Amino acid sequence: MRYAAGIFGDKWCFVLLRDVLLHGKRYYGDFLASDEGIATNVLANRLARLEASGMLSRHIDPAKKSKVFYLPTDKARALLPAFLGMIVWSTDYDEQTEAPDSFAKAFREDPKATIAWYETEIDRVNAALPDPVT
Amino acid sequence: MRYAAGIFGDKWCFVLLRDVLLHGKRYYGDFLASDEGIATNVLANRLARLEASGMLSRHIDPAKKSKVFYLPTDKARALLPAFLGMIVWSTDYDEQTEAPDSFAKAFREDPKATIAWYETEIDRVNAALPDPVT
DNA sequence: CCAATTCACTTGTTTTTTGCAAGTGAATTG
DNA sequence: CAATTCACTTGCAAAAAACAAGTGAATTGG
Repeated sequence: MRYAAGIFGDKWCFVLLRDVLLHGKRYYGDFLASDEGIATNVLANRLARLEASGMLSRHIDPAKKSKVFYLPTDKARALLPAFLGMIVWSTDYDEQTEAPDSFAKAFREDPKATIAWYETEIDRVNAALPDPVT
Repeated sequence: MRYAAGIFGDKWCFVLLRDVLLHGKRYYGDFLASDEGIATNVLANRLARLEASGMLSRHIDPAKKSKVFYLPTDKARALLPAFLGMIVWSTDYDEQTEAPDSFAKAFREDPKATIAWYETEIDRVNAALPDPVT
């Protein structure tokens, strides 16, 4: 748990992991445009930190070498169950949640299937990206 | 998720919730003695923040009125599944984890039972405390 | 009693981190 | 080949954290 706190017990790391796992964000520019409004220096710092801790892998877009994208590693993907658990919690206690009740219902009835659905979503987004060049 | 990040996307809030939910800590002095070494001003600030967001309730020990303890609310207890999910994740990826493999095994085989076990643990700790005086 | 102690915080002060504005340099486009 | 895109850096002011030292109510020991 101390390990977990060290990695995403930081607001921005938490937001970035959410964006990459749940919102299909991959490019630097995508992350920068997050609703929360992260500063560029903090974004660069946190992407580096997440790469260093093995949560994201950094790649250069071969079609346009000035663009960079980040892929969630298996280690990051393994957080999905915990993240989805937090979303369910939010649907119960956040009055302004954007997550529909149907999500919480589905997750509670069959968590494994819900997790599997998000896993395939991640694969689908990754498949649409160019072949990673490290 | 944004709501969740706002509440425990902060290292110290995260640690305090872990301590109250998983390590049976209740008294101000208990939290202060956490391995991570929180400063007193930050501790006071975070306890107030968690109380304001309805995660903890503050009580004065009637037996010794200078002592204060904090109880996790139902809202905080509802985070148990997500927290336990994170611990399972840590057992897989943190080489220095203190959690035994048996825990991850039990949780994966029967998450509901494992959650229920922690719920009763929380009740057991609470039952040993004096009647809460707000 | 009452001086010493415990306990949950506060109050400075220094150090670290963040947010903001403005670059920078490599790669690409028109 | 000048203008633009893009992923960062850099410099600086502001906010937050760590550290050290109180403060005051409640309790204990003599």
